[in-house]
Amino acid sequence: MQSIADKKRAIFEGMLDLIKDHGFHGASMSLLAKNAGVAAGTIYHYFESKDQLIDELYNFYKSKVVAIVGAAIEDNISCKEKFFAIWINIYQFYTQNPNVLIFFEQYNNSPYNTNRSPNYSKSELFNFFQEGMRSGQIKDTKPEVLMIITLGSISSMAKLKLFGKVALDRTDLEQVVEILWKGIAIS
Amino acid sequence: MQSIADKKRAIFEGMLDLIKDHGFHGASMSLLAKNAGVAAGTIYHYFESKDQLIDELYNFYKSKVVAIVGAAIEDNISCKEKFFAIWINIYQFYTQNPNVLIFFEQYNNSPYNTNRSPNYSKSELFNFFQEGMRSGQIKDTKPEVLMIITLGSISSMAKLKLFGKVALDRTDLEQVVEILWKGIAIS
Amino acid sequence: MQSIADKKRAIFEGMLDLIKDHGFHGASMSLLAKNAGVAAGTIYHYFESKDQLIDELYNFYKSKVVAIVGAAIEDNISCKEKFFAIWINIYQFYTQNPNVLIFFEQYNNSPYNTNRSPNYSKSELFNFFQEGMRSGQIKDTKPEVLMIITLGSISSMAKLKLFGKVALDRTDLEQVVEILWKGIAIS
Amino acid sequence: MQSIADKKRAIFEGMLDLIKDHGFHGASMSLLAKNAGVAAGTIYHYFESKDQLIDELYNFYKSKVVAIVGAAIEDNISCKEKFFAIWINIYQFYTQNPNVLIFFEQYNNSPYNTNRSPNYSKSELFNFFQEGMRSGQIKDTKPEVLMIITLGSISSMAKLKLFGKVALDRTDLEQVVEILWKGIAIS
DNA sequence: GATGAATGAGCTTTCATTCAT
DNA sequence: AATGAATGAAAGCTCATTCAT
Repeated sequence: MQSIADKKRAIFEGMLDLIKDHGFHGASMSLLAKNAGVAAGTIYHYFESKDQLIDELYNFYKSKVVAIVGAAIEDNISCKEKFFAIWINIYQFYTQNPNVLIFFEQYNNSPYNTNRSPNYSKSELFNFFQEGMRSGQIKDTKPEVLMIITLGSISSMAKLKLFGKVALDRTDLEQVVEILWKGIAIS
Repeated sequence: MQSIADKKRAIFEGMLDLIKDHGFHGASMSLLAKNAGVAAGTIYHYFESKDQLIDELYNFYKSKVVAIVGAAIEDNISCKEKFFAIWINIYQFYTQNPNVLIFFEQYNNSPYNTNRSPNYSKSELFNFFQEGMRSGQIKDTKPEVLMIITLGSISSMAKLKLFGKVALDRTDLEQVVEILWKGIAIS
Repeated sequence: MQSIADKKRAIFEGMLDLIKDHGFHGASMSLLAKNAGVAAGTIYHYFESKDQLIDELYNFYKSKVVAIVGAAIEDNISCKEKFFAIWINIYQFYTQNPNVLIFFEQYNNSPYNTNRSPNYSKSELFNFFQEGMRSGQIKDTKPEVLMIITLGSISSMAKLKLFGKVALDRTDLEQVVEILWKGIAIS
Repeated sequence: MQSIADKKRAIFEGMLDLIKDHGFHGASMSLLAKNAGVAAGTIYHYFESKDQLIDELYNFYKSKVVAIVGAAIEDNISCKEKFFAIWINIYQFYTQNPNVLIFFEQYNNSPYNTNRSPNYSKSELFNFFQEGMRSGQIKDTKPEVLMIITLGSISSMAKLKLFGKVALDRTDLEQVVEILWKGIAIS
């Protein structure tokens, strides 16, 4: 017997799989029903519409990334170490959950993403960079810029790892984070 | 009176507009017909299918970006200047052609993009980075990594400019390119 | 309330009607939907495609004709009587189901009929003629030839009855079967 | 330089080919244009519409069959010999022009054939049978019946020859005609 | 709560036909 | 006379969503 949470999770993961294999376009509700092991109508007990399902899906996994950032920041480590932890941990999350990465990338650039200009300043990552500038460890820059450069580099590297023919090892990753840190830190 | 090239261009631009507003999914052939000012059937004189149209669209604009890189590399300027030229010029192309940027982002993460792991090493940008390493101006790194970090940062910044609530001026851009250059160059 | 079998039957009969009136070409799925009293999409719950629907339709009615042959052959009657029973009973089936006859004729000569050279020798009619030759009642001939001559004469006469301006009565039919029997039987 | 007749002939033959390979349905005007080596619009200089083209095509080849019958009847030979000549000559025409046979079969059972109940009594074949009865050589039967039995057997045998896996030689044919003649003749 | 048959608007694509050149 | 680009209605089919069971 499945709990409600189990069924929602089955639907979430079925959708993620479908989007990876067939894209947003090809991820139809009837295919999802088959993939998640429920009837088509059942999905509508848990979600109002396909749009709402996708939005919830996005928020669900987005919050996991936010949690990774939060955990790194709260650690009692140096600013540089925090930056490294954020980068590496999100990278690992993406490479361990490729479906999520692919979904994020499609979502961000789709019309589902009605909020293309999020309020960056409310995020913990924003605060992290701002704090780094205040404490003189990071160059004075617009925090939004550092945010998207950082997050963008993580996604790019994860995609290179997942789909590229290039072999990436721990050294390559650290090199990239070094490059970024060297660029943004006050030496 | 329109020439054949004009009609193809009208279809290309109509499709670009549609994808921006409605996404791949919502960019239907009948909407395209209306948008491009032709009959539905006419589109099929110029393109075999929707898929083929989208592929041609991609190749058409991709070649423009490739040309920008090529022009910068052939200039008789320093390695650093070339890097700056590449970055700024592509950035300008994207901000002046937001439709193209949005289309690229959607295409890259869609099932249309059957070639998720392109042969990076055949590109001029790859050669540029490789040459920079050989001549001792750029740190020894996997060129693929530098490529996607560079290209990713351009797209991210262009999207921030286009959709973000943040005002970006020339200084902000140069700051970003400086960050990258400082990270990858041998000082 | 209709059962599944009822709905499939409604679709079958709607298609038969349509093909009679408009031919294969004019028997569109949307017309069929209207004719069968279902929505267009519903048809695709029961049949994978128009092609598959037509194939099933063919097999469904073909098996009825096969059953008529089988019943006549299993009867404990003489060879001549069997021949007469087969001829008359199929003839009656066709004249009572003109839609089926017209459909058969169109199907047989259309590209749907991928099997223009069926394996005659596996049919009961083939065995009937072969047995007749072995027992010395029917002239030594290629059984395939007798089959198509027999079946062809039935269809032709049924069409003459249905569409011809000629009135055909029981005597006319028996005359035709006599002609055939006299030709093929050993006197 | 092609004459008008040449171009019409090219269109006729192109259509025949197309119908053989793709059926009525798949024989589109644009395919025909390619197949006949003319522009789509050109076909409409020679024929008012697709329907009219198909009707002309039918009448053109129908008249050839009528001519075969006429030639046999006018020969100074016996009634039986005439019957044999008609049968064999039409059979040969069909086996030498399989496209025409396939076209006839499709046409006859399609909605193009608006005249499903032709006025048999005006045909020379009708007269031939009627004359045979009057002169006491053929059993008293409805001539229409003899006509369709005869013509039907020719088509059937030609199709068996063309598509069947059965090898048919001269003896097999003569056997069939014998069967028919034995059935209809007064012995 | 769960089902899946049913819906019908909308999708991509084709086609007979037209008409400016 | 000949062309073939252009048309737009209509084709086969899919899909998010509903609802009687």
